[in-house]
Amino acid sequence: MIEPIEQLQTTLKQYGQSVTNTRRIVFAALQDKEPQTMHEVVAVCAGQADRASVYRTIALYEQLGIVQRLQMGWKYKLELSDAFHHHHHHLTCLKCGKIIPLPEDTQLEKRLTTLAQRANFLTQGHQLEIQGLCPTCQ
Amino acid sequence: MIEPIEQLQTTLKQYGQSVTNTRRIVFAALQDKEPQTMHEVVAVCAGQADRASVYRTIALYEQLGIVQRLQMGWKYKLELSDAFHHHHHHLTCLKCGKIIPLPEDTQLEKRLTTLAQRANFLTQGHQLEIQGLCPTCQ
DNA sequence: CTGCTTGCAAATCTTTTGCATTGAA
DNA sequence: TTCAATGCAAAAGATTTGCAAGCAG
Repeated sequence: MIEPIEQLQTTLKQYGQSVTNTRRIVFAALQDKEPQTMHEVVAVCAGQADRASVYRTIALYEQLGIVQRLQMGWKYKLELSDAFHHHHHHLTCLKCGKIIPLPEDTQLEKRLTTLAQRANFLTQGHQLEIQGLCPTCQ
Repeated sequence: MIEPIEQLQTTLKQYGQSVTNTRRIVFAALQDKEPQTMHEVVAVCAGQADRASVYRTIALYEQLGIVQRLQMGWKYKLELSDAFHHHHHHLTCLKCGKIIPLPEDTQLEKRLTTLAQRANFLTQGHQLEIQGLCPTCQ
């Protein structure tokens, strides 16, 4: 298995981007974590990377498809994207705020593709959030 | 057919909220429009309602389920919610930023319900955004 | 009347930018 | 060596709040 950090380097090089320490730090801050707010990522990187650099790096990562933003109610959170995880969606509990990953579902994905095609739309990605109550909070 | 503005009044009263002029103005600003940014809504209401009031009203409307926020990439937009429109999702063009409404699809909705149930999750709503290129921009 | 709403101005919070310096290739 | 990336500080934008005055019920 390839180390994710190596995959990051490969991806950066592939796009002609430098592999810098700051970028490794931001990547590490996101790895193996629940989706985080920008505020949290900045906090995790505190002392290692400047706030502005975190913003710049996240913006770059989004363009390169390394990171994706998720809407959690009013705010957004950040997580590594499908290439570094698995493609998936989330259930958000309106009461406790917990985020539960939803396993990939072929039938759902196919349906989405069909619908987009019908509108002559060239799909590049999608995002789904289901809000409700988790088993514990019901 | 009931006038949407009456439906607004009914909904407000139902929750014990006052029907004020400012609230009518903000509602009107959203009616029969493509989803708008907060900035746009504030602009449309300029001279009629203060920025702070627009924010306060939108926040109220969201709680009451009158308005819903849509994530369009990094930013969000606002539109009247399903009770005042039809339940639907959107296609967002990554190039020109156009937002195309996707017709309601029973098959999709059913699938979402099934998946949530499997996770013992009590669904209260969901939001879907498909990103890609519109016919014109391809 | 009475309490909820509003406008206004100021405070906060979030995100972006300019620029001199540092570091990757 | 050379240009992109970074830190720092400051600017810009977005959202929220306190408070006196105005309006709905």
